[in-house]
Amino acid sequence: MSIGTVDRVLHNRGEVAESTKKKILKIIEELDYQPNFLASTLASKKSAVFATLFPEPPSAEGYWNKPFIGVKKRISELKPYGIQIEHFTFNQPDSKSFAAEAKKIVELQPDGVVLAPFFKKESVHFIEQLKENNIPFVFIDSEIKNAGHLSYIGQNSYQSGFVSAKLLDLSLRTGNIMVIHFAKEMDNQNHLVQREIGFYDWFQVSNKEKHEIFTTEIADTDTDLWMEKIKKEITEKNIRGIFVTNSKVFYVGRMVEKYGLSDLKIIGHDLLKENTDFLKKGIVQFLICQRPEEQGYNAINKLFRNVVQKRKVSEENYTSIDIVIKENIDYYKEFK
Amino acid sequence: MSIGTVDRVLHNRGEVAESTKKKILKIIEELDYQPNFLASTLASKKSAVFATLFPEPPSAEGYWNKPFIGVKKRISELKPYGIQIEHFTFNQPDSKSFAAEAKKIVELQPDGVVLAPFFKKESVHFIEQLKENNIPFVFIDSEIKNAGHLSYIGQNSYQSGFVSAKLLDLSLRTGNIMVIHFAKEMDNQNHLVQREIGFYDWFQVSNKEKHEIFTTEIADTDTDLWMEKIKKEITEKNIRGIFVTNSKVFYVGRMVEKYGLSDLKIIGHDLLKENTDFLKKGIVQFLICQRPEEQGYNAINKLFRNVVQKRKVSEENYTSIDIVIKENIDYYKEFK
DNA sequence: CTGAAAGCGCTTACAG
DNA sequence: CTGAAAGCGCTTACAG
Repeated sequence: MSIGTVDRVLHNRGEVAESTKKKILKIIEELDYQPNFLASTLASKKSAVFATLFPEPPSAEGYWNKPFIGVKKRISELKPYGIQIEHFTFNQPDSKSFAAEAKKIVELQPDGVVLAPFFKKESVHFIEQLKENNIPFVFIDSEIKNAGHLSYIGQNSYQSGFVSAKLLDLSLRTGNIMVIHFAKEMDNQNHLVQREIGFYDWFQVSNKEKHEIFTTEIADTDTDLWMEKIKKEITEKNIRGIFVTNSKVFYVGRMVEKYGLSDLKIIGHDLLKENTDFLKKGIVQFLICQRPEEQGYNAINKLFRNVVQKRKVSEENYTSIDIVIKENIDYYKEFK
Repeated sequence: MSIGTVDRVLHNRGEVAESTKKKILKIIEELDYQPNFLASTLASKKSAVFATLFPEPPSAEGYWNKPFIGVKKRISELKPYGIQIEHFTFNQPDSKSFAAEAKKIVELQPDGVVLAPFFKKESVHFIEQLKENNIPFVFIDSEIKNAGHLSYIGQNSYQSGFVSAKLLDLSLRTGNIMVIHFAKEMDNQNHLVQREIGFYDWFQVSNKEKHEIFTTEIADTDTDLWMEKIKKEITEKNIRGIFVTNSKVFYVGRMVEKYGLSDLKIIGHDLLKENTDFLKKGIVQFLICQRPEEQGYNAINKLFRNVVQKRKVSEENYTSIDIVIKENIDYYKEFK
């Protein structure tokens, strides 16, 4: 039995007689042999290529820069392994651009993919092709169930709505509540809906009937027209609490400043610069945060461990639902 | 110029003529040479030994198991580097046992140390010796300022008290507040004091004078005698909120159950099993958490990056001040 | 189907 | 002070 033969059974490369294979397997077992992956990666000069498919952030302050910061961090740590990253982005409201970028990725034939499955139909089509090509993929941010993904990394959106409800109730003596979706194409943004359902359910379960809850969708924020409407509703409906289901709570902050509104308790998501500014000013009371940098970092790590190190990885990876207030914000900002 | 000579200047091992050294350095510069640490660690079969010095947890559920879980996690990930870990523990109230274990560590001459500097005087003496022997060390949990440590990993205790105050105030319409230290030898447990100061300061700064605050120290919990006393005070002083400065809030939970007290808002620290049970029952409202497993993990990682990989590491590493409630607890429990 | 050899990018004695 | 050689634990052609 030479070292070459052993290597062949170790990696199932065939060309080994069944009898010797058995013999070798037995010895491996007895010795509890653990391959040294330093030596392994050094010798096999093959380097993996990973592709990411995220929404294009509208600016350098946009949410979707954050997961990519984590991606780059892990890639740079993995430098000696020579892993390449190819980053693809699509226009957030445009499912065609998603499909177009997905196609490019299939053509590239990478060794692994991280994607935010924003558009259900297009995502399903994409991952069918990935599966045909035996390319493992990780979902980030939101999830398609039973899709054959290697892993999902993101928040449990329903539970996050639950948390928001609890916090708003805690802060509110009286008055009603408005839930605001700043979004187009709500059908596809399933996690916003999940947050809303969780929010309503908490009040249901807790049997707190002192607040009435209204939901509004705002698709167009190009002008300030929506502000007029919302402001009117706030007065008419005696709104004292506002829950914004995504990272756009800064719009509400701007409205509050514009009209000099007071006595509102406001809760939103994600530590965008403008959001944290409003938190520090005391205009926004709570931000729910999901550590997006960590999500990007972990997604790459999953691929690395699976593709390069051939290890098993866990499928569900819910990130924590962090409650951020003025008093603890400073310990959430930096990603190291 | 042979590869051996190049290696000598790369690692400052001397025995190189000044002129050739300069020449080599110049070429390294031009090529932007980056050593391949896979090859490096593979070839140099030296393995580091790290030592940890933590308090002995009273049981398998004790707080100090958690940092050690993180330590073991990182060590196991670093297995190919062959890093050894030697774990030392001292009895929490006994400074002599701390000193004795510290002495053992100095005799061991490890390549790096992680310690919880519980006893100021003994810790200072210990780190003097570490410095003499050129052994880098990382503080965990609490910190001695300007001690020449490689890094500190833990919470900003003052700020954490601030957060607790804010949350308790949010939950409390009326009534007074009791701060409880379950601790012996308070002088040495500086972070408990810091939390208390932060707690008081928040009420000061926020100018909320609706609650009066009382502080109590409970050194002896071997019997339930303290419960009588506290229960009496709660009634006499109209206490509606309780802040426990460390992980022992389960004692208060037990008291609440024993006497069937109600209408108390209680906040404590750390996700011990018994604490999270009380949180889920609704007896404790908030737990402030500091990700102790992550602290252990990161402490070893700092040593690894500095000692093995010879990289610079950042000195201050405040962990986040996590606000844990019934609704988000499930996403804080597992450490992966 | 099997084995011997070269090489991955470094480190470590050792001869000169 | 300098260079040539062996070796770390693996992978990868290639000869048989």
